[in-house]
Amino acid sequence: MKIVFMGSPDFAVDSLALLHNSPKHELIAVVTQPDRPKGRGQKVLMTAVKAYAVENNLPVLQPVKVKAEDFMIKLRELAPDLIVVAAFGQFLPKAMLELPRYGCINVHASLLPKYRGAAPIHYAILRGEKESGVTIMQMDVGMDTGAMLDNVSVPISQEMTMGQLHDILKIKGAELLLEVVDGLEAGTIKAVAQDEKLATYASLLTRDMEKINWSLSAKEIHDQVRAFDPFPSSFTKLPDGKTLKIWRTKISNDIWEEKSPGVVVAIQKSGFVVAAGQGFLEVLEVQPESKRRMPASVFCNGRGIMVGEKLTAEETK
RNA sequence: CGCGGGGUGGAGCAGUUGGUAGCUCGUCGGGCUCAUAACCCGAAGGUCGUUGGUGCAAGUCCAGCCCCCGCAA
Repeated sequence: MKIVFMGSPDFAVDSLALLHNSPKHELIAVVTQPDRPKGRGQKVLMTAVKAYAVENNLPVLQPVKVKAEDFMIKLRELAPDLIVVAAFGQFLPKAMLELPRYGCINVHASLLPKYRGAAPIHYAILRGEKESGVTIMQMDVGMDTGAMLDNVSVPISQEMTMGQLHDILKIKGAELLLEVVDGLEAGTIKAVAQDEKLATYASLLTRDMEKINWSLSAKEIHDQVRAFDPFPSSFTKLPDGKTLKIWRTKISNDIWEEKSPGVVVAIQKSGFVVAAGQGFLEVLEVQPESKRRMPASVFCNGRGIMVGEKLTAEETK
């Protein structure tokens, strides 16, 4: 099958790689987002997908907008049998969806119809889900609303981080993708419409969501911390106004004197304990401004934090 | 050339208006204890990122370079 692949971040690379290594399929083009100035120092970086494509001598296309007419012309010339999309970052117009014989299929990191949208992996953990997965769907004009072709589920443990789930799903997703592509060709795949009544959305994450609201329950905060590890991270503010990222926590089994949310109630060997709106949270790993991640116990040794101090989301100024 | 914060004994930090270095933890030895990750006593361990400069004298001032990190994108 002649395939055009569209994707950008690391999540998409495994899918691309499996298709690339499959003798049954021919990758006739890899489409990814243009190189853009990114990160500290505004260095121009390429996407993970482009890096893979370049390394493997695959033809790369980087349209600013796939909707642009010249790109459509280019695509018609390529005449793909199928377009595979994985975390690409642009919407495809109707004409493009209908261009390939088998249409366009998408690798989505959730069990649709739950968590349609941009940040499905984050949301699965943020909402304390016990399982998530990957769904391969036939794309239509809506956002992740197309008919489902197949899916695979994976359990989420109480301690699993977004990064860990991401790494599992990108591999599971790639494997499933290959099965689906083969199935499409063999005609053994049956599309199933999504139940609109069950649909939920994983909207884009905002800076505001990264602040820890200590009046939530210890469980909710714990889930948030896991959901934002390693990106974009959860943070709180120290009494001096400095930012402290919280990387790893544990819901405390011990009973402490009730304090208002955000107050440090104890310093332990493993770190420090903070009062939440409901329950207590042991903070195990943190990252002060300008520093790397460090065990909370190490943070306590150096800069230190004292019982009675209050953590807050407010900017102290 | 987007903004900014850092690089001090194994780890994390402090170090005042420049006068050769301190704290918490760890490590090693000893003691206490039924016992201990707890407590007590003692010890080892630092060319203060790097190069050069100005001083009688620099971790502490100036310049360049290397590395790390936060924000913003």
